[in-house]
Amino acid sequence: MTAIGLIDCNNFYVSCERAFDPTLVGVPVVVASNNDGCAIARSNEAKALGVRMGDPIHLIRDRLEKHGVVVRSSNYTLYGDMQRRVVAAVEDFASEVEIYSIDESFLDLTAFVGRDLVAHANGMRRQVQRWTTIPTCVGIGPTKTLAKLANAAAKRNPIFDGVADLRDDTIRHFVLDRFPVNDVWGVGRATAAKLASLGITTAGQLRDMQMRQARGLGTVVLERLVAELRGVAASAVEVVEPQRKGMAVTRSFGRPIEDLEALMGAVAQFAMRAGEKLRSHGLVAGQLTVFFHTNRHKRDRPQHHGSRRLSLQPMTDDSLELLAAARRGVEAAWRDGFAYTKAGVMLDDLVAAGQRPRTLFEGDVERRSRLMMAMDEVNSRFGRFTAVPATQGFKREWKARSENRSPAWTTRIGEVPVISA
DNA sequence: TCTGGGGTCCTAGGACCC
DNA sequence: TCTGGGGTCCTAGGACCC
Repeated sequence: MTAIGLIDCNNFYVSCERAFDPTLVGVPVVVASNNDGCAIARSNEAKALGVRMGDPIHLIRDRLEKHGVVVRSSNYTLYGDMQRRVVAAVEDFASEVEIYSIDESFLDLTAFVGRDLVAHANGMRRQVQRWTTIPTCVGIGPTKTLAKLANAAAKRNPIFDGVADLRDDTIRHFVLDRFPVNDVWGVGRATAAKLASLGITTAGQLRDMQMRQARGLGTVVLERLVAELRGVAASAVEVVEPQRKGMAVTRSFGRPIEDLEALMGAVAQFAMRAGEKLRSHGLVAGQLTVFFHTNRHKRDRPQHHGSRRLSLQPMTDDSLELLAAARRGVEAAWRDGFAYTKAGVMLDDLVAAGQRPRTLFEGDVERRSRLMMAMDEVNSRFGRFTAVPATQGFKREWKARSENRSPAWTTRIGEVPVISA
């Protein structure tokens, strides 16, 4: 019998902040999204105060201050590094590890089914805690969907003490019959509403739904989900990272942009960053989309969404080519008289650089590629934005707010914590 | 004043072809 | 006057995830 585990870090971003700043332990903490816009991680204390996922910080500011909630800007360099350490701590406890998101991994535990899997999972949790201080919960089940559900059960019900194993029929039925269907992995708002109209409100009812009806209501996606709830695996733990299909660099601005030149500067930076990302993954892109839009939350203000898709021929990872394409797109889509609050550059049709189809007229690709390598080197050694094209400029006055960012404790030598005697 | 960023998958429908 | 049947490919948009 296959056993799949899901290990998930509790309040991951908050726990990362706490790992290096013990004054945050025991007090309510919220980590804000880019631009200090929304709450994207909350400590248990903050959850208890009613702070919800995605709450706009500026709308709940009063409540945060009244209760002394500490707000931290997000620090993805730190979180990425902590993730690497968590995965390293987990590896001894599973034959396969699939990193699912920054704070969750699926584990193939089939090789350990002879043992007490709950004790095994607890050993893993202790190892993660020792190596990183991060608290975790583990769910175990015969399929990924059930492992996810088990994990959620382990988190919300103290009876499980951090580890829920749903391989046992009786326990599984008990939990599924009480589990809200809208909290099932893969059931979002739209699907939940349709299910509710059929009287389906629990995971147990969804499991017992007719397959054909599930397909009719939510396509093959929902049909597979029902199968997984029944213990029939529709997807396995995948170790090899799938070839990525697209990538994006998008940002909201700290304040609105109204002139073309400033927008160009921002978009130039996104294009350059996109090129860096592309090269670091060893990929080339065949298509670039650039977009910019006004604040859609302000219904009473004039709205505009500009966007252009351009094909890149030959396919490229050259930042200056991306930049040129992005500029053409912005010029074509630009309209005066709007206050733009967000823009981005997206790349599609990604292929490994080695498999890039050749074209007849290519120019000196070799030389340009050496230039890109030199630029990446300069920017990694002397800091991002050391070598930039003129369009990008150095002003970056649209830059996002990030007022309470913690230091790069683990990844920048000048910012490692110092312990004085 | 202030509402994130980055992904995946699926389907319907249009364009095009024979 | 008559107005098929089937196939592929591409794209936009919806839904979902963390």
